[in-house]
Amino acid sequence: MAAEKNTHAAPTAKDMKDIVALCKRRGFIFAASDIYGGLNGFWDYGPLGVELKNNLRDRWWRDMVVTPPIGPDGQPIEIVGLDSAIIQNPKCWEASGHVGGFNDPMVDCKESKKRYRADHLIVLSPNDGQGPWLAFDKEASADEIAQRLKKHARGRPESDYTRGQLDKTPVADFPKIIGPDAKEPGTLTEPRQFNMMFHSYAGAAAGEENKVYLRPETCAGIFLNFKNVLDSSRVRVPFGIAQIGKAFRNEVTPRNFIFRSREFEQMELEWFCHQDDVPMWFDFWVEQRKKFWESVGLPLNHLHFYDTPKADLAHYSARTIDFEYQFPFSGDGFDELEGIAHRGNFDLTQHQEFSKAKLEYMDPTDNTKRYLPHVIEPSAGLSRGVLALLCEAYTPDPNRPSGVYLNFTPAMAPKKAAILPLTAKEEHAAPATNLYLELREDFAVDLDIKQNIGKRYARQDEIGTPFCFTIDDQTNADQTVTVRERNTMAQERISLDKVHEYLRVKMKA
RNA sequence: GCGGGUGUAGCUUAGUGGUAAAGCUCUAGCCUUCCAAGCUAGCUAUGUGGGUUCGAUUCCCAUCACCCGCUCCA
Repeated sequence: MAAEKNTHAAPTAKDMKDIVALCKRRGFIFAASDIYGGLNGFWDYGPLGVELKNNLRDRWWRDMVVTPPIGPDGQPIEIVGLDSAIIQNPKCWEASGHVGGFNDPMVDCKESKKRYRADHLIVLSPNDGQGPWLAFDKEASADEIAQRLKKHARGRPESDYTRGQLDKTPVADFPKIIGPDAKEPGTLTEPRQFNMMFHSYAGAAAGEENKVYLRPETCAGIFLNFKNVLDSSRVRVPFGIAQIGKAFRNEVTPRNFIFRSREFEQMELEWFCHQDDVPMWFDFWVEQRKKFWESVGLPLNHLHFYDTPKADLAHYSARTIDFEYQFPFSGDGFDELEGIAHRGNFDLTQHQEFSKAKLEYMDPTDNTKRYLPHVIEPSAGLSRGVLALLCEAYTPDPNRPSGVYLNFTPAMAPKKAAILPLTAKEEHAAPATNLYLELREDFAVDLDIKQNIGKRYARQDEIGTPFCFTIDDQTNADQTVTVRERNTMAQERISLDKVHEYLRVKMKA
């Protein structure tokens, strides 16, 4: 065994450093703008990465839109697809709460290194203009305020001060202010906007009136098209609208490879149903989504299902379950892969109010019944799913030349099989090429002729190709080939004319 | 955004105030009947920008990217 000659240090455990290196070395994922030094929070998918991502995306689309699951009543449910624009009318984001609601100015304290929302701080300014100003959290107790007045103002009574809000205080006065956790005045920076959404300007003339936003989530486009879909598709409640696409967030700190990036891809379903049926459908979708992740290669015991406590729920949500995966960087914890949320009818209500469009659904069996359907939203990260598949598949194995292999399911593997003539001689290369041309009609396969067979097996192990078909002298004698299985490295001979069927069966398994 | 660390070829490492070395990968050829084998040849690097200096990969500053910890993650 030549493992000790392998220069790609044979890892013994799943380590992000090794996974990132493999992704770059074999062409799964590169830093965006690599030759310019990269760009924080952006990543490019290489030749194999795009195949892997497409496989996951296509499976989701097939499971949702092409062959949606059978519902609790034994009948197939209805889901239709959508591909809405990344940029929508900015009012959309006012209705959703993304503009105005969440982009509060923040101040940093240079001394305590803490960050505060400017509108959460109150400021006491001395009426006689003498001495420092004091900033507090607006929740600060009378005791705390008295304590700090004692410390910084020799116990002057609060009545000597005027109470104001930090975000209403002129920046020119900031040098006099002692921050909530500071000892010296003048440590607070001026309030800054932290824009979670990327913005741009639609049209050549850039002006605030042309300001538009790149969507921070794909679901909004679904709500905006709720009525269009109803009016054009003959769907009836309960039904779903599915969408896959890019979303953009100005995350404060992109981290952990592609896990938290500023441009990413989501797979979202909005399931519209009657309020009374929410509990049934919620449970239904939790089960369906579990089956999905299991079927693409994430064992359920590697996932964690977090039922968000009521107190932590977003204001519009009655229940949320996060599907979390134990990534190598998660430590003993887990990080979110998908969230299933009951959003009530918050979104349709908001968009109906802001757009003035009538979005109510009329019960087709009783046209006196009109209502805004409730929504259950299974929202999965496609980019995060790709990362989870990579991390799950990454398998160090000191007993093979590559030192590591990617244990993708055949259906997710970027390459399903490699066709390898044992030597580059014509009597091997020619039949191999014929087999390759036949198989590529139905499968993503590689033909690799150059170099010795061991190197080629090793390469395929590293990119997670589940099967290698090898053509040798015996192939020409009896029309059989060797199948080499990735995980076991075991070989068997099968008939050349059975190869296509062999692969077809394995893809379904 | 803060603090700490790192940055030499695709990877792993070496080295020096005087113009960068090696192994593996990769490419081409030869050879090879099953696991990175052998022979020959070849491509490829001091993250970026300044400064000091006759000369900087080396020293200094800034910046960018990545890693760890905090913060953030509606």
